[in-house]
Amino acid sequence: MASSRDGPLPNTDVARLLREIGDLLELDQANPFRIRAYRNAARVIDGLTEPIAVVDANPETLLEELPGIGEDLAHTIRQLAATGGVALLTRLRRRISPDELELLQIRGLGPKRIRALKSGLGVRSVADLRRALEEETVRTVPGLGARSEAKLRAELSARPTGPPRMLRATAAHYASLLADHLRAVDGVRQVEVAGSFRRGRETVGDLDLLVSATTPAKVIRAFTEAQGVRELLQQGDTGASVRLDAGLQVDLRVVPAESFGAALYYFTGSKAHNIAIRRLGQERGLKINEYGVFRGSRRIGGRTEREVAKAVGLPWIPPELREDHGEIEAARAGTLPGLVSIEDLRGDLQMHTTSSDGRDDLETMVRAAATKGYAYVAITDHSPAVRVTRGLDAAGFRTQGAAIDRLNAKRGRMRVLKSVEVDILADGSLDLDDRSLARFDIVTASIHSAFELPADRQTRRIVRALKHPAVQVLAHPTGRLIGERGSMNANWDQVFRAAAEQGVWLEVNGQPSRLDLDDAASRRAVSLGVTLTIGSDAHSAAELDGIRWGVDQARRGWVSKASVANTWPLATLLRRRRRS
DNA sequence: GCCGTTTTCGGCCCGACTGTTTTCAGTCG
Repeated sequence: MASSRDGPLPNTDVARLLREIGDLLELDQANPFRIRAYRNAARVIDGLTEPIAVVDANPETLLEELPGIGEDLAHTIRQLAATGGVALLTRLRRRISPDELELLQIRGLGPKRIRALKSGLGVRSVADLRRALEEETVRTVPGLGARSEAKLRAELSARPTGPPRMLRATAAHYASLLADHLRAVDGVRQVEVAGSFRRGRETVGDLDLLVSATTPAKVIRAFTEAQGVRELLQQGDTGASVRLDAGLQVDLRVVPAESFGAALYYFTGSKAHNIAIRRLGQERGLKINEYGVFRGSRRIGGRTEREVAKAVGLPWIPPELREDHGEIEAARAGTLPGLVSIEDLRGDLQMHTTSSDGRDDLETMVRAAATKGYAYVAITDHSPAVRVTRGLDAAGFRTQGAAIDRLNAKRGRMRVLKSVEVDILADGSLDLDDRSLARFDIVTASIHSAFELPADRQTRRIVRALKHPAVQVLAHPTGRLIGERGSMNANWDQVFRAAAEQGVWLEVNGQPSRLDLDDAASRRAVSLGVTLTIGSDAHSAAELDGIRWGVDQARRGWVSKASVANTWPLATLLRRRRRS
């Protein structure tokens, strides 16, 4: 991983190496708190909105000043950022192979059992484990038996390539089916989907359902017997876990109403946020668990999340912020952002019609958008260069423009903006001539090719496009597709600064597999003075609602209403364009 | 490894479930 490179390692890579050290230390059965310290540091680094070197250059924000980072970790982080390696990591990698790390990903295997398998059977990789399972020798290892062997076998056959994370929008479908199913059960009072789903993470590893009910047994039975349940993983008096046919694991927990808020807080996470909250409780002589807030044995709160927060002297913190990325400090200081919400949106600035790769025609899209109560929408069909989308040429856009004029003449309430998603070519020039571009109300530009350019060329390409006077929005700026393609290599700080300087707005694309900019990039961009837009990028009328996935991602990025151009009234939007 | 209205050592969030154990360890969230 650490190879010859120029410039410091990006924060995400430093965080990854810190996590690797944590995992290796765990396999090495190091002090659990030492392990936690490395993982905590990884999270803190992930939460930084500026490159490590920038933070560290400011005497006020030296690494040592960050929560949970002391002298040792600060040195380690500096060295990792500068060189991509550190002696501890090298030493650990020599002792423990990457294959062994993979074993840690298997559910049911922790450091103790991995060590037992290694010393007892010589298991040093997933492949070794498969062999041992076939030979039925796992049961001979002390502490493991035939049941454990069977569970491991099921675990490996169910997920041959490791635990998949499912797109949040896909998981939402199963979540709402199950939640509705449970709401219909006798004695059920409240049902919430908690976990990373509630925090708005772009992908989820499992679903956490929380129910308050008078008769847990009934709820648990209804859950384990629900349609689409493939396998019962575990079951107790207060909950159960199942795997769905779709492969998704779902955990159910049933609590009494007086514990619902505490349980919701607890099962929403993140784990790091909860630990921080519990520590605050501890400082006040309180014990906080999923059943409530306790002083001694006396319950002093827990019916609502607000009661939990109040017990530790904090206002309620939106779930999207609960990552221990500074939200607790902000809550304490009274500086939590007022997050943008779906109700704030007055328009949608990115959607397609049958004129390019959309599945519904202009009239259908406009009619559907009008039912959302929008004051304006922009129709952004593709330009010709994106071949697969059958983009429009200059003449095609003129025809479409005339059709939009006719629609605007008919409909008084919602303004349809003439727009385009014009392709940015490999050299940073645009796929339509300047005269054509000048005719649009608003021009969105984006990249659909040459994702693999070296960082410096990619940066120059994007910045050149941003400097084109016609360009108002840069759509899905990094080009990532979740689980398929990473962000383009570019100097994103430089891109964000150029966008801020030029007055170009950066999109948070609502497509469930894009969500681009993502949460961290949105936060960073806004901190550098960038204005965002949130767009559905709908390719059908039904997909217009997908804008909410973009809103949730922006909320995770601490984005407030004022930073999102399509929360503004139409007049403001038009006035704040670059060339108005 | 971090940290201090338990300050430089001795703590570090808290509980559920499973399996193998004869009283609890390991794992997970």
